[in-house]
Amino acid sequence: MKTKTKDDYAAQASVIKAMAHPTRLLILNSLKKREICVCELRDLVGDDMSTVSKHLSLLKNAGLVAARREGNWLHYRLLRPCVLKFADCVAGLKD
Amino acid sequence: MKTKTKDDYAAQASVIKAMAHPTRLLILNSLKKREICVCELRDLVGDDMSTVSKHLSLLKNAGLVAARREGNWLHYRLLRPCVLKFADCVAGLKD
DNA sequence: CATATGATTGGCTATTTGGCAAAATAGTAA
DNA sequence: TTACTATTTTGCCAAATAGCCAATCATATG
Repeated sequence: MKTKTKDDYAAQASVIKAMAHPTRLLILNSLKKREICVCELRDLVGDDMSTVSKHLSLLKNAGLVAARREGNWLHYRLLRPCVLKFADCVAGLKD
Repeated sequence: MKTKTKDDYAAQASVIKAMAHPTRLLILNSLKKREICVCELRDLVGDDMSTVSKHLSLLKNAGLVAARREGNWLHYRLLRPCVLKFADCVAGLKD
């Protein structure tokens, strides 16, 4: 295993940063089982749709989710389920 | 498994946010094998000691590290090695 | 006591972020 | 085309963040 460079850590941090928000964790968890359209995510989250859309594009840029269009609807799906394990590991810290 | 609440996600996000910085990832990784004093971490990181100290107190508040004093030196150690697995999972995303 | 060393805290500035609302875009349907 | 729906983008602003420097704290030693 080679030593990690500053760039490695920066890349890692940018992905982690994408997850570092309650709403985005909720979104990622909701996408665990099935793909969901933005309007349904808006209802789940309870924020303005534009806000949810911003969170989604942030997650998309991080490579964590992708979208599939079906008529007017964009269905988002989780690309990297492994990040939820990470999130669960963090959730277990309270012990 | 019960449904996660907003508070659950907020707590989780605050820990993840603590990790979401290149310098802090470097620090956490450096502490994987052994405890390290602040002055050595400063050399590893290359930033001002006050900056490193702030990163450390942030990690401490998140419950990820703890310090042990030995004379003038404060030795930090990793409390939650599991978070590094998470970080490695994220690092593997580039495939 | 004074001084030196390691570490933290406070102050400051520049940058980033999250949220809403309005405007713009993409697709559907008449 | 027009109208309608779903989504994204832009603009704006308040709040949080990162970094350095200076000041302060904590401990050790003369």
